[in-house]
Amino acid sequence: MSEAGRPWRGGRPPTIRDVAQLASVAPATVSNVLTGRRPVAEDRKRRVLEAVAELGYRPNQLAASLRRQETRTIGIVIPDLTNPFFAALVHRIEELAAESDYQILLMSSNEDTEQEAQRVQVLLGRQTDGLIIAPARDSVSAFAASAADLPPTVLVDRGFGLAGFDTICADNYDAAKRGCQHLLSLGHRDIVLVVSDTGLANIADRIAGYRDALSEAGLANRARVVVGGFTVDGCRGAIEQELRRADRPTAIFSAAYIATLGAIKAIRALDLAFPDDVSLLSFDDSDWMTALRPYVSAVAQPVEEMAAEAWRLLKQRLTGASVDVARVRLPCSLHVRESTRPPSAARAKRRAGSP
Amino acid sequence: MSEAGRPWRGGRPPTIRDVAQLASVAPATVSNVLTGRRPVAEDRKRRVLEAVAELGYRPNQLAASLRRQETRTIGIVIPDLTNPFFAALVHRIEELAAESDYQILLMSSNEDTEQEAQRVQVLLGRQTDGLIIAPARDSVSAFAASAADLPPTVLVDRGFGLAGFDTICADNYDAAKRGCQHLLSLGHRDIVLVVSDTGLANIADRIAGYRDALSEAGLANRARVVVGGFTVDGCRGAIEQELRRADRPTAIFSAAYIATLGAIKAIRALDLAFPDDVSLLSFDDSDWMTALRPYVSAVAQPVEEMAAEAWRLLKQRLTGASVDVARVRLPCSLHVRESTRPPSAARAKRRAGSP
DNA sequence: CATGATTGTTAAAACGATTTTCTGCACTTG
DNA sequence: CAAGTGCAGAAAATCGTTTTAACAATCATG
Repeated sequence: MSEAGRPWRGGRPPTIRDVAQLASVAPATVSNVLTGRRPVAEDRKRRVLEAVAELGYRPNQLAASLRRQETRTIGIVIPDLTNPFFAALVHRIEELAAESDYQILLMSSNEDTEQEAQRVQVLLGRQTDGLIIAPARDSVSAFAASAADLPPTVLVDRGFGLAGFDTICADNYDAAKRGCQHLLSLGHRDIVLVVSDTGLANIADRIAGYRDALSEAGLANRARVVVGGFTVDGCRGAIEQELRRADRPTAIFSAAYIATLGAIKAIRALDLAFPDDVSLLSFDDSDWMTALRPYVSAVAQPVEEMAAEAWRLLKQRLTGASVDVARVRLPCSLHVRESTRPPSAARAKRRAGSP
Repeated sequence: MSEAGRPWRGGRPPTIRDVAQLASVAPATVSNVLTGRRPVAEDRKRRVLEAVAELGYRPNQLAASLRRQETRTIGIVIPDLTNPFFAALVHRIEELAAESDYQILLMSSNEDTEQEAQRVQVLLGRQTDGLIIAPARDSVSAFAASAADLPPTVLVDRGFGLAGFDTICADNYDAAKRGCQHLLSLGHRDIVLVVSDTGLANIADRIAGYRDALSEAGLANRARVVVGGFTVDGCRGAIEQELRRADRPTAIFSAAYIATLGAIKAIRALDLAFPDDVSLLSFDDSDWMTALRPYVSAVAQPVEEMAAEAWRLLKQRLTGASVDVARVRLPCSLHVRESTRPPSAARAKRRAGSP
């Protein structure tokens, strides 16, 4: 009943042999018609195409991949899809890959190196032609014995500069530095930087940019970095603690999406307001930044460009070009909005009020 | 150079024959050791495992899949990964699938039926064992001639009740109704519903719930539904237009994530505030709802449960159980926060002010 | 007109696993 | 002791393509 209209014998999908038989040609001819690798006479070509249409034949890519030694599949491993940054990254890569007839196998490492390694192994078994990884940690050993064990692989966001890999990241150092300088130029002297974790190179870069900006302003000793972990509540707690201190910072620079969310919640929980009580600068932009009541100033990572570059580099290697290992650092943009203001007035106002 | 340590001949990965040869057994024996389908004597088993370790052998899943007629891959097609709802859905499904050793091929339809159909065809060619689709439209014909052409497939979020498919959705009707009743109970009489599109069943359900709530309150003629499209700016524009009217609504019920963002931006653009000038109720919850200055009241879809149910149903079919077609409607939860308040005071206040 | 090049076609050999079938051996059992 | 019963191992078939190699037929060329 359920397969009316499809004249399949035995209910199984038609194979190239079925098509060949119906069109009275050899399987190889069907293949040649469909792939166009070798010329086929007009009348036979027509017969084949008719048979294909009649049977509803669809080539089994598994078999084709096995024979061709190419799957046109790339594996993507990211730490967390619920992070909009990674969602946007994957979205764009998928889009670009599809344009070139590549599909993606998506896996999450959940910020865990063991899961990451395991997922990469799975992808290797699946014969993916290439890999795009946003590593959970900055060492290769986490997911492979060495670069030589992997198909063409590009690393995004983290693991910048790892030997043997094309790597791409936002210019975290410069972005953090400029962000911090922006705050300094407004007159802030007590700027706390909130990060999720200190073990990652991209975050380390942000910390470095922040510190250098302070140093260059002669305020090296004022640097204060707070670690909040990978959860909103963790960040919120850490920030609340900072905000409760007597020498409360006049500005918060949240160096990650999660941290920004935590910061906003912390500020609100203590019944404070930005930019009146504290200025707030976010690393990672989103639609919400211009939806919140005072617009949130933010450093925007060039997600689209990172995705585009990742795909470009990977495709280059997939098509065999033996190019040098690439290290691409893409510039971020600073969007000054309303959440960053000079501290003085607010500070004075606050001092007169609650503890 | 690059393959030091790996004694592969010719630089190509070792096959089961290589392992068999090194262990002096037949390929079948290696397979039996690795899959455990048939018993193998202890000493041989040890020899095989040693050979596997020495060569760094990793079975080629392509070949295995071809022979087994099972890929342990499921295809997921969603309209838009940058929508946090879908990102969360995919994230959870991936997690669950991985636990059962299934991988996912992810594709975006970009809310376009043509792309959707094309992607589904690709997935069919790839021999995915199952499909999870959040259809761009509510008709099957959009992505397949009929359900019979597809492997086990479950539809999520949209296309509820389509013949031949397991379908899952949030109880959109009930949720919208309850949301609207909440607003009514606060005293609102001019409630505008903002939707992205009217052509989708899930949205139609929300509209119906909204209308019925109004009807039951004897306010059928006060229903006002605004269509904003799939972009934030589209929704914002549509809402701004509503807010500029003389008989401006006292409450906005944004029936989608995008619409909520648009609503907040629109309210802000006109220099209004919620809940003072208009109450705001959002369909779709997110961390941001409790980060915004007045917390945003929201109807939360049970994303995790939808993902879990989708996977449960699919897996059931994958393991052969021939069960009846399931239609699962999962309850939403209403989170009353600060953005919904009685209208009277605000209304009066506003009337005295600007036009 | 014989020879060589070209063209289109197909049979057969891959691709790398799993599964089926067959074989030889040890062990029961009547 | 002959016949039946497991059992473990290996050879061979299989999955559905693509590619190689062999082959015929057509056409040009000296």
